[in-house]
Amino acid sequence: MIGLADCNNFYASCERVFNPQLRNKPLVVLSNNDGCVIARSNEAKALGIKMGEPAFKIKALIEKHKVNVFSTNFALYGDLSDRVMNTLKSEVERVEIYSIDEAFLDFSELSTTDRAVSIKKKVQQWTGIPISLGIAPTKSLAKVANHIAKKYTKKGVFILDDENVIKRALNFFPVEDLWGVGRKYAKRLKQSGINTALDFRNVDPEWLRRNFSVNGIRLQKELQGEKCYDLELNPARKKNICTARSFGKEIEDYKRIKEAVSTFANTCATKLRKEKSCCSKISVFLMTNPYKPNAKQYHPHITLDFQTPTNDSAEIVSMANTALKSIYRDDCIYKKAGVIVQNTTPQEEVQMSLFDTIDRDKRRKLMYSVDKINMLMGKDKIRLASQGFERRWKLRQEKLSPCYTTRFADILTIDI
DNA sequence: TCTGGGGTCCTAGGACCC
DNA sequence: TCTGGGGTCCTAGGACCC
Repeated sequence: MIGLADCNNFYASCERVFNPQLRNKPLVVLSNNDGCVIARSNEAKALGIKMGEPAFKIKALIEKHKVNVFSTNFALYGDLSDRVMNTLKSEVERVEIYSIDEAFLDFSELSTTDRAVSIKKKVQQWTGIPISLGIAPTKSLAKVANHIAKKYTKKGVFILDDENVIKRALNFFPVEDLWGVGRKYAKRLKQSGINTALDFRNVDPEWLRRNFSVNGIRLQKELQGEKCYDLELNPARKKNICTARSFGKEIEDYKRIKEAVSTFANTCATKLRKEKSCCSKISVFLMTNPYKPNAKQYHPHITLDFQTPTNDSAEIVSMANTALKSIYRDDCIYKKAGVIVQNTTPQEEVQMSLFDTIDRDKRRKLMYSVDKINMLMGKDKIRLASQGFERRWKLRQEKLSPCYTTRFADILTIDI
């Protein structure tokens, strides 16, 4: 049996942990630049605030109901996520961390409601984060069980183990809520009269393969109780790493774009070194504001190759700037830019080039020192000059909560 | 005024090899 | 009359996930 632990309204719950006044009150967390709603407390959901809704469109609603609004605080969410995962690991030997707020658990030994409830309680008590726990024979069914646990049970725990129970659950489970069925697939399924998860389970496999590729078949088998996705305990090395941002204010001049692209490229390089990977390709893209139909639209991108795979900041930033130069046009106003490094290989397996002129050993030591200092003193304390110093392109984050657990200055003081 | 960011997998088609 | 058979690699596009 496989368990799926899923944090309830995770980001919203994180904001509440150290600020109990927010309990039972509507609360939303906004995306970068305070753009869209990306997390909602149950009270906020009840007000009809939708996932992904732009903040400016619900301004009146927020004011009327005194909804508490927060900018994303990834330092806080990341740290609380680690705490939740570590607590789960203290109870279950094999844990697959699937996302910032979800983990698959090996429940093959003991899958009782009592055990599930006690794990849920422990996480709540140790971290302050409420979770739901679904248990079933496959990952896809565990997803269904978790859905049911969250929506329809008081305990927040649900086990799908009996064929009759599974059939009944799937019969009332909307097909669009299945794991792996997105908006497009849902539409096509419904047009063919497949409305529930049970319909999906019973559909002709050949038709399924034709229309929904091999993934459709896998999902169907998983719903029938046949495992197609195992617990993955060793996270795979990333194949692509992307750093992209919308700007707080639109940018017109080359210098600022260059500073932003340099910074994104440097972040990619830092992430690569953290993964102990090198990349052999880099893409840079720019975007004008698509919500301004009257403005000139331009969404260029370009990919360049490195002769020798690298994770050296100077090399990657320099290549990013070469790429930028070739796509930049000065008659456009830019809203977003990004850098993607691709084709990664483990850094110990890099194929050297005969004609390489860089002293890689020396550079590796330099990068090691830079990373170490930045870790101690704060991000980008040491940076390349092309990253600039003003950071005029930076994000808008007007409602940022304190980093209660990761910054000394933000630690709570409590009157007793 | 104002609309996020970071990933993966699968498939078809083109180019190429012997 | 008639024009092989068996592969790999790469890329773009489309779908999905959180």
